[in-house]
Amino acid sequence: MKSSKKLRAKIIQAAKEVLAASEGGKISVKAIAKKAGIATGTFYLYFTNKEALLDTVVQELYAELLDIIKKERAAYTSVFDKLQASMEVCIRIFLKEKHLAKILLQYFPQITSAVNTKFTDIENDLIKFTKQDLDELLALKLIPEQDTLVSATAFVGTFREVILSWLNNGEPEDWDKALQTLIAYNMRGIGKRSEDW
Amino acid sequence: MKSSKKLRAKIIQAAKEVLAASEGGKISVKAIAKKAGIATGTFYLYFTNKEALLDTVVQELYAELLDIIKKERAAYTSVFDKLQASMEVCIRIFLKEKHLAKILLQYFPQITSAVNTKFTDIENDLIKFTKQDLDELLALKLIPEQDTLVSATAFVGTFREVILSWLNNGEPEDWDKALQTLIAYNMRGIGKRSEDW
DNA sequence: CCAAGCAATGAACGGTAATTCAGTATATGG
DNA sequence: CCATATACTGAATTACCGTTCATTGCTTGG
Repeated sequence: MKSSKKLRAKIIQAAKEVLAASEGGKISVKAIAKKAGIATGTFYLYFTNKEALLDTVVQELYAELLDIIKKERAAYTSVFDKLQASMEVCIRIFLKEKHLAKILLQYFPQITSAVNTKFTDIENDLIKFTKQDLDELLALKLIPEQDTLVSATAFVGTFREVILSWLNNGEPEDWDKALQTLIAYNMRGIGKRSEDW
Repeated sequence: MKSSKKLRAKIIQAAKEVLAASEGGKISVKAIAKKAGIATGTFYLYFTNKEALLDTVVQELYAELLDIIKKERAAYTSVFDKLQASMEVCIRIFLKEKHLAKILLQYFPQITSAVNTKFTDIENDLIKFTKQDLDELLALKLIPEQDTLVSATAFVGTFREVILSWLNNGEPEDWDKALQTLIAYNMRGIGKRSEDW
């Protein structure tokens, strides 16, 4: 009982490592158990089944991500600045923690889409948060009339695609320019007037 | 031997249908064989394995898509118009042929990512084509200095995300506005000057 | 020091799905 | 009408995986 929490955490950590290493996000309970240094049966003393573990892993990773973003946003007051800060920290985190990016952006849609909808929920969450920002900007007439849900979806989509492409095809040579391009793309995309920035 | 080509085509067609119908892109050789009206063993007289079939299916679907886009683009001379035509026809096709969208955007990344990289290749293709357009526009100074590879990636990403979201969460109520928003997002994103359109 | 209780084990079970192959049907050409 | 080749069949084989559970090892309170 003393080691209960610790072992649980170890299993979660092992799962993250196995996931990050495995091609295509394939993952087996046996592999996780091996990585965690336990027997397969032991796994079921800590999780009711494989899906419960995967749920936990996404929840954790997602919570970490959201937490970082929220903290970063808190430092700014203008919605444009908040958005820009979200973008920058998002890229920074995903490229520093590549395993996180691979798991959240690439593997989990595959892993969870069949049974539960957790991942879709997460993407939808991010989109919803972005939409709130856009609605606020729209209300202030700082961006032109638009379907803010579509814009928010497009916004999130650029990150998914760009970060995944960096993960799969290597990062850009001119990193500064790439980052600037991506941010500018979305700022222009939502319709921020250039005299404002 | 007479029926060889025909039966092969029939199997491919059956696979498309099974894929389109199945939730989550799960697909079994047995199901394909049943749909095609053959025994499971017969399948292996026409394809070396399941993966070979799936490769063929993506290749075919992708070729169809590209073909449609190319034909549409041919009707215009301005690169902006070509881009816009690509966007419109892409959305139109994907929403008319939802099974195609589901297969290309949702299922295949899951199905094929383990072994081959065909799907990533396909996305890269689309990005490359878009990049060519952007390079042309950049050379003509019609868009501002930017990392065109990043922009092209972002461009493609907006479509993936938006179309998938429409497939999963339902289409927008105000369809016109949504379409207009998406196109405007990308036109502004790449930096098309508003006095030009 | 022992026994009861708890944690951990990993072989075994049940299920699913890809692939094979010995056998069957069908067509062909002499 | 037979012999041969070719196409097809689907049950059996193989492989893998999630989950269970009878057994084993370990700890601890009396």
